[in-house]
Amino acid sequence: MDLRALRCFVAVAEEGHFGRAAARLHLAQPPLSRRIRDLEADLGCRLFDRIPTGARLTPAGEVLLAEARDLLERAERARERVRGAGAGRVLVVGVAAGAGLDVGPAALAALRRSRPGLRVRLREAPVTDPSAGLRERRGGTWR
Amino acid sequence: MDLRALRCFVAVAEEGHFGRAAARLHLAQPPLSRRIRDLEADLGCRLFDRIPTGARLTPAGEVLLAEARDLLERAERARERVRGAGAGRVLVVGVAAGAGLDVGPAALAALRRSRPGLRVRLREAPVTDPSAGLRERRGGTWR
DNA sequence: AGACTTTACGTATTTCGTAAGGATC
DNA sequence: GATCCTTACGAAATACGTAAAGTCT
Repeated sequence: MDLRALRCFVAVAEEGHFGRAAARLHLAQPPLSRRIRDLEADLGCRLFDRIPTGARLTPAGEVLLAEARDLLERAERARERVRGAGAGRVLVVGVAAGAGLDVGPAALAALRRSRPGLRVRLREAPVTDPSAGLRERRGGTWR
Repeated sequence: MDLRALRCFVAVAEEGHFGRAAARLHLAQPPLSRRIRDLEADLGCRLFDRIPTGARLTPAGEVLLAEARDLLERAERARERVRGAGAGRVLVVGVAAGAGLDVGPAALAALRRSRPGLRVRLREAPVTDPSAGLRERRGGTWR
């Protein structure tokens, strides 16, 4: 059971229609249909009754709708809580005074990609002191 | 954020070691490392401090550990509730007449373990008709 | 016929495992 | 040197989109 599958399921349940749900998910209908089918196989019971005008929840589907909404909401809140707790670490980058803080955006992007969550701060520094006032690194930590 | 990623994260957090966590997940270390990396990128903050003996949770990681355990447990309970609501369904297994209903007990046990609540019924069937008398599927429903 | 979902199939993306690369003790 | 984790890269599995098929009103 996957959160993506649950998002698809909720969309179909709320729209009552595979086509509209697919559009809302920016997805084509066939992949959506397969996802629901796989979810049904995974759970071992059908979730929708396919009716001419679209799809209607089965009793099991009603149960899953409530559970799925709860799970998705909790997942989103968990994200925010973790992000809130993740503040605090800052990497100070010294930039030569003459460069005018024109550090390559590509370099910054690559750095953030390799160190997710890192907060980068720029600090101007004289060319004669590239350390920008930082101390030495000893024993694996900056002091 | 994906439940699979959370499972990987919990394994690493509990083992404190990427290698052991990978073994527990039946996965090689590099894919596990990438999953954690992607999860950190997704959440926007680091979850582990990589130390010589393995990995240690950051404060953000501690928060996520609690959230992830909660989410995974709720997801599992949601599964069972939905399956419970989906009861009333019976899987009929056709067995070749000559086999004397001596279907592998291990196979049945594995089936019931993977699909709790599923009702399995055995039906003897001639080898010439492996469908065991079941009808065709038309229009999305068995008749 | 009209509206809807499902199956078929070729393609693109993602994910995995093995091997090489750094880093720390 | 030993023990970790990470990056690189080729291969397998997965997911997607278009097109054709099937079902029901």
